[in-house]
Amino acid sequence: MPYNFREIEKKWNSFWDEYSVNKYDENKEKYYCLDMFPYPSGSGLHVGHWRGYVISDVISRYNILKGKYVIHPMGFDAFGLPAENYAIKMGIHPSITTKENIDNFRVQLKKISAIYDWDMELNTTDPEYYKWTQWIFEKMFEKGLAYEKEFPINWCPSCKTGLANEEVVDGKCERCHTVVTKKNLKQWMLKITDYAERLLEGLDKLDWPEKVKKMQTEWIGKSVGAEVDFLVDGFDEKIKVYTTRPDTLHGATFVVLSPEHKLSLKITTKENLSKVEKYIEEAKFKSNVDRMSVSDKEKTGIFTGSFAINPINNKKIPIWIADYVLSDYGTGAIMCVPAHDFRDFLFAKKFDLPIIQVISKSGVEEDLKEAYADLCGVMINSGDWNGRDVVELKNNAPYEIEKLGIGKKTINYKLRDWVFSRQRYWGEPIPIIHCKNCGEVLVPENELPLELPLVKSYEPTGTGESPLAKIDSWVNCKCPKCGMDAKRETNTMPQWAGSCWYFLRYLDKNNKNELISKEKAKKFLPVDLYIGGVEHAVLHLLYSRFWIKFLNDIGILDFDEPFIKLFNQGMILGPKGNKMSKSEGNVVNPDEVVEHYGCDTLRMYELFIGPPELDASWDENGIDGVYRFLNRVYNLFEEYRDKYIKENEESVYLRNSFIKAITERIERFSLNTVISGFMEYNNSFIEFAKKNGGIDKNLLKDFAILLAPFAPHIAEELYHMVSDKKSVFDEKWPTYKEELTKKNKITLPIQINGKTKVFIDVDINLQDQEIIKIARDAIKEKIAGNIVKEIYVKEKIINFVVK
RNA sequence: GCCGCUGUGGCGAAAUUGGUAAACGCACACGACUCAAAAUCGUGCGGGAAACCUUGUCGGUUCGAGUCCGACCAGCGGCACCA
Repeated sequence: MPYNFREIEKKWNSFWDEYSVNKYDENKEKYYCLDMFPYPSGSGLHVGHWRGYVISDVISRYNILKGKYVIHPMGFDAFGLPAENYAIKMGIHPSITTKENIDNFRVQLKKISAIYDWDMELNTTDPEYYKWTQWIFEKMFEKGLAYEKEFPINWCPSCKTGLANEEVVDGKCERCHTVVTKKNLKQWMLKITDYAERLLEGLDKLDWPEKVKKMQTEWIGKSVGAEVDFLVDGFDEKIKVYTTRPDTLHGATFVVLSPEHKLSLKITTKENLSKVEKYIEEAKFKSNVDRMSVSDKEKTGIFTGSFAINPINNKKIPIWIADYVLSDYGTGAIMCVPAHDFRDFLFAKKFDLPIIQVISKSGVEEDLKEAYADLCGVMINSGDWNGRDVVELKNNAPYEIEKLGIGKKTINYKLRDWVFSRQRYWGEPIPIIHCKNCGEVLVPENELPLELPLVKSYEPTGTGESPLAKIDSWVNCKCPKCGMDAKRETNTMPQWAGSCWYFLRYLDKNNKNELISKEKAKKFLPVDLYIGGVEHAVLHLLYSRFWIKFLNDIGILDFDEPFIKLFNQGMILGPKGNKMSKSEGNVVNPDEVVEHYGCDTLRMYELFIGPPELDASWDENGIDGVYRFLNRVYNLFEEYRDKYIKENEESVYLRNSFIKAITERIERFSLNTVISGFMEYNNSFIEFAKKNGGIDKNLLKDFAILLAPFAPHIAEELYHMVSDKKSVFDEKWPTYKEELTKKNKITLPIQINGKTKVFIDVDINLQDQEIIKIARDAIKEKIAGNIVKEIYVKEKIINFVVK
């Protein structure tokens, strides 16, 4: 008879509604276990969402049983493009669809039976919430970290809005995969670059996947080098170049400016002017993608006709313009050392420019077939620097250049400031008023939240202007400073704004006066474990670290890293190994699985499917295995609930090794093998019970407790068969004694020359020599030759080396 | 191109620090129960008759390698003219 999961799950769900299993107590240690809150789409949750939520719930419940007070909230990241696009398509206002979707998500989420504290629920589109998102923006503005700038930004022609660098993937819009173009727009920017160094350093102390740390490190892209000044021959101008290899300065044979460089036209000679103008004009029309897709072989460039003076040796070298030099990195100009840089080498070959070797492995000049970029060798053709080791010189050159007065040590980052305005409707209004007299003025704090006006028409204009610009009644206002007629900022914030800090607000969502109270922040933050997909590695996770560091700087928080440990769960793929999506028609709805097998089975299967950090294919058949297992557990309890025997050597061993196995596997996040462990030990317990005609009651009790984080309903039911406390979660996580996790008699494999030949059963308490003797006797006939060595690894293996 | 991850039965996978490769489960086969089927329970299940062989390929270190080292191959992911 299969166990009645419907009745059991219903029963305990209503019990938990009344009886809190996660009781707050001042003396308890806190544990903040956070899920990346979902964006409430119209299509609802699928089994992929469940994976992360189950993991976080298991860890939460495990920590409750370890005696901690667990903070485990849930909310909704509801602003943003998808909601707006969906609303436009359906002709329903996003505020309505968002509310409907959230209601649906909440119902679905409750089916997971996660111990979310629904009193903490929030959503980013609630004015009471985004009041504080706006407030943080205002603080940033006050500190000079939010500023306006007009420049060619990434523009998605399909989403009709500007994008941050982080939102451009492979030259395409992160959201809709349309090729991104450039558009000159006045934008609100956040100075994340001010935090580049701290964002980099902070990674060291985080317990995050190396992959994510690496992605952020590379995104921040720190490099150490020098700026060197090159005078322009015949002009009263100098070109600053940035190089990471000042040691190769003697090998610089030309200088290249980016087409956008301010000196490009100025230093071009008359004869070359028309050609150069044409080249610069063409570069302007090349989108980023075009510029990137040009392979190394097809470098383009044009000679200006002018020459620069290499400051280290006063040699005249030509100045070129080429679009492979980026205008917004370093100084927008480079010195080229073709002998030791692959790109410069190709450029020099193509345009027949001189190549001077300055580093040599052998110490003499060689015939270079390609750039020699290894950091190995000594300097040649380098004046005073000749004979010095390249690694040593590379480290010291920035300082030596500084002494010579021709440049200085410089650090550069690839990270750019965050383009923060969106030309779309469904986002937080930026609380700024443009006044002719006073310039940019903040909406006064007591007027926050600045609410998004409810309007009928909110389609994106595509012109670079926000749809809010059309609402005269909203746009026109008085300047809070001087009282004159003024206009509101009409751009909105990007989706990422609300998610930068939501985990703070869960803890104090009704606080009218502060973003979060000092006491609560101190008591419950930071987040101990953050679980979500890897796709936010350089988006949400970077932005959020930035905001938290800022809030730390202005004294709101006393920590500066939001998430101590990060775990990225793998994706759930369709049965054929491809992404679950509506268009593929392979989306598995968890509600149906719950209906068919119950919540506990689905929870267990989500973990059993494979290592939690790897992608896994959904396999309908695999669920049956978990379902059968839970039935067998139920039957074991049913059959033996009043047939108890006293504990014996074997039951003590089983119990201790079981607790050890499950605990260790949870601790190292090997949740798939926890489920395997349950199955394996369940089989052992059944065997034990059959053999002994009964079971050790402690075995059943501990089984129910260990199972509770994973399959809470059935565990609660089973627990009540063997105990009379109110809830299994009032128990403590069982402990074990190491010495009791071992059997006295073990089977020892005996090898000859590393190949297993026989097994012996021995008492581990015997002396080593005695065990080896037994082994030697057991294997006597199989030995052909003399034993030259005996290796005994305690309780593991015996190997005889025979010759 | 550079960096990272992964590669183990028909399938999902296991094997903390080198120590019985394939635990646990799926699928499959046979048996028990049944008039029969489903469910359940039991047995078997990498290859080979066996000696033995087997963790992507080739080599190395070691008494002993899925695990460590070197070279390569394949798949996935990240970065991609950042000077």
